[in-house]
Amino acid sequence: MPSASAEQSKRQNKPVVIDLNAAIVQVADDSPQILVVRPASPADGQDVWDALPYGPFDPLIHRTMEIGLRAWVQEQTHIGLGYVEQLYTFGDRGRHALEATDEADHIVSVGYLALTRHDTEQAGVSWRDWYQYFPWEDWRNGRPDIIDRVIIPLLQEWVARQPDPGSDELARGRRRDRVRLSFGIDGGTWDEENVLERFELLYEAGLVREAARDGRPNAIALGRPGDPQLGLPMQFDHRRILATAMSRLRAKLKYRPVVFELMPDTFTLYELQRAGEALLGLHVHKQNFRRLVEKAGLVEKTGRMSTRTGGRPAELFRFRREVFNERPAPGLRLAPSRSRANT
Amino acid sequence: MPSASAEQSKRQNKPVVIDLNAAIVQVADDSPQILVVRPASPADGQDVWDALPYGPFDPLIHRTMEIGLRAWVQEQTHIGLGYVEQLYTFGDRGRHALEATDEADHIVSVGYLALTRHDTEQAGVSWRDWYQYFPWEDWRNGRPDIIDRVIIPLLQEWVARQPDPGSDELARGRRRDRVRLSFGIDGGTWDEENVLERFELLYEAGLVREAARDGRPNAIALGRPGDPQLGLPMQFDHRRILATAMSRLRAKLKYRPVVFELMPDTFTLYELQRAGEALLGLHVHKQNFRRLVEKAGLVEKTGRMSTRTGGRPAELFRFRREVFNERPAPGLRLAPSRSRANT
DNA sequence: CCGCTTATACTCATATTGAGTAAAAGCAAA
DNA sequence: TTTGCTTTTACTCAATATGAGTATAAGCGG
Repeated sequence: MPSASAEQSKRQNKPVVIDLNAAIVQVADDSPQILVVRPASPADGQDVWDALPYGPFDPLIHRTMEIGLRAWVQEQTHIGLGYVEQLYTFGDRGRHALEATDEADHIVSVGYLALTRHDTEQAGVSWRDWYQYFPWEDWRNGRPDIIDRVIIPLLQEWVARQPDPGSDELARGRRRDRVRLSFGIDGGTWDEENVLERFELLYEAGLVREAARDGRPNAIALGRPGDPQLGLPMQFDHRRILATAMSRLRAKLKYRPVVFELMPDTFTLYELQRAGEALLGLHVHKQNFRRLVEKAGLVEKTGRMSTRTGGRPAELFRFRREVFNERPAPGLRLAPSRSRANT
Repeated sequence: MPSASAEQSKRQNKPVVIDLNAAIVQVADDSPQILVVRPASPADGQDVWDALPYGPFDPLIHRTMEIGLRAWVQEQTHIGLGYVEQLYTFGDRGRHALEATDEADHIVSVGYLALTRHDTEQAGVSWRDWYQYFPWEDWRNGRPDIIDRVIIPLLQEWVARQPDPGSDELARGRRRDRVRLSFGIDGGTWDEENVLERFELLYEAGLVREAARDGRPNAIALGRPGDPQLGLPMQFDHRRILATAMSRLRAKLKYRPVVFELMPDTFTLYELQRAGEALLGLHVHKQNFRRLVEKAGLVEKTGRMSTRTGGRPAELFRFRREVFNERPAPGLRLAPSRSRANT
C-alpha cells in the first residue's frame, strides 16, 4: 500500500519545472572566474544582477540532464563544456525570485560545476572573478578585512537578536556556534571548504541582498549606495549554487586531479601552484607543493623551458593523463601554509 | 537574450515529476541494512522486486524536498528520520520502468541517504542486508567468490564484444580499463568507495536485471532459475540510488563522524569497529583503529563495562558530541588492512 | 660582473601510519 | 585453583609523510 498511495497522488501534482544551472569556472592569471550572463537590463539599467547560464530541463528533447545543460550553455554562451559534475538540487520554496510572482510554476534548480580552460578567443561572454561574489573567501593577502570590519559585527548582532519569540539562550548559543565554526573566530580555524555554510549563514542572517529580495524576516535592506555590500548578488538562487560549486571544487582539488582541467597544455609548477591557490584562496608552501606534485606522479617534464617573468627560467610540465589508470585518484592535498608567504 | 530564450520555452514543457527516494541505513549485528518496501505482489507473486521508500515531491505541500522526503518515509514506514543527506538527482530517460508505459510523465529521482539506529521495535517494515543487492561489495571474508567466478568472465566477454559497429580497438581498450579500475584486477587495487561505478559498469554491460527490464542493447536475460544473479534487483532506478548511497557513506565515514548516527548510545570500541567494517566491507587493524578513534577525541569512556561475548570485558564508550564544536570534521579514516585478519 | 628574482635541490625534526608483540582480565573446564 | 581460551588494551618500532627551512642555480637588467 505504500506505493499505491504514492501512485495515486503522483498524477495530480502542480507541475514542477527543473532548471539546469552551470557554474562554469576558468582561471585567468591568478583569478578564478565564473561565466555569467547579464539579462537585458531594464530602462534604469542600474541594478542588474548577474546570472549563471541556465535553462529548463526538457526530457523530451534531452536524454539526460547533463546533455540538456550542455545544450543550454552552448546556446547561451557558445562554449562547449568539458569536465562537468552535478552538485546539488535545490527545491526550497521562496528562494527563487520568480516564485514571488506566484502563478509561476514551482522551480527546482539543479546546479552543475563545469571546468574549462582559459581561452582569450571568447567574444560576448563575461567572466567575473568569483571573489566579487564572495569577497570574504580570498585569504591570499591575509584575512580579508571585510570579515572583522563588517561581517562579524553584523553577525554578532544577529546572534544577539531574539531568534524567535519564545526562544532562549540555547538558540542564541547555536547561532553563536555556527558563526564561530563557519568563520573560524576565537580559536576556530578557517576551513576554506565551507563556502556554502558561510553563505547560508549570511543569508539566514539577512545580510545578503538575496535575503531581502526573498522577503526573509529581519533581512537588512542593503543595496543603497553606502551600504555594506557583502559581495555582488546574483539572480534566483545562483549565488547559492556558486557557493556550492566553490565548496565542491575546493574539496575535490585535494583528492582528484581536477586542477589540470583548468590549466593549459603545458605550465610551470609555480603556475600550477598559483592556480590551486587562486581556487583555494590560500597560499601553500612552494617547495612542499612541488614535492607533492612530483612524487604523486601527476606531471611530467616536457624538456622545454618557460621564459617568463624575471628570475631563473622554469621547466614546463604537462599533466600525466596516465595517472587515471594507475593509483586511484590522486589530488593536490594542498595543505594551507601557517607561516607567512614564503617565496 | 539568453535568458529570454530560456523564459520562452520554460512555459511549454511537458510536466516532470520529481520522486524523492530514501536509502535508509541501519547496522544490526555486523550487517548493514537497508529499509525496503515490497509492493503488493501480483497474483503469481514470484518475482517481486524491492523498492526504497519513495514519493513525489509536491512543492505546494512541502516547503523543501527534504521535508517532503521525511513525510513520505513517515507515511510509508512510520520511521522518523534523523540524519538525512541528499545524494544525487537522476534524470536519465529510460532507467525508470514506469516510462516504458509511455504516456506517463517523465520522472526525475532525487536520492537521499538517511542513517538511523537499529531498533528492534519496528513492525511491518523490512530491512535487508545491502550486500544482497551487491554481493561483490563485501570483502570481509576475503575477495568475494562471485567476482572471479561470474563477474569478471562476463565482463571480459563484454570487453571483447564489438562495442558499436565501426568501433575499434580503442573502445575495447576503454572498456578494459574501466573493468580493471573498478574491480581492481591485474595490479589494480580494490577501492571500496566505487560502488556506483561498479554497478553502472554492470548495468551497461547488461549484467543486472534492471538492464534487461530497461531494454538495454545486449542485456543478458538473467532471472530464470539457474542464471547467475548479480545481486537482487530493485524497482525503478532504486538499486542505482542505493549504490550511490553506499559510495557516499563509505567515503564520508572517513572524514566525518557519521558512524555514530548508527550506533546505540554506548558501545565498545570493537562494536564501533565492526560497524565501520560492515559498512566498508573490509577489515581494519584493531589496535590502530582504537588509537585513531581515541586520539581524535571522538569518544569518551563511560566507566561502565560490557559483559559481552567471552574474553576480557570491554569498556563502554559514548560519542563525544562536542567534537562538532572543536576541530573541524573528524572521521574514521579507516585504512584497509593489507595483512590478513588480525585479532 | 653585481644585484635582483625566481626555480630547484636538499635537510631536518616531528607527526602519522601500518604492522606487530605482549600483558591484562574475564570465563569455563579440568 | 589452575590451565586454557578469548578478547581487550597498552606499547613498540620501522617506514613514510608532513611542515618548515636553508642553500644553491640560473636567468635578467644594468
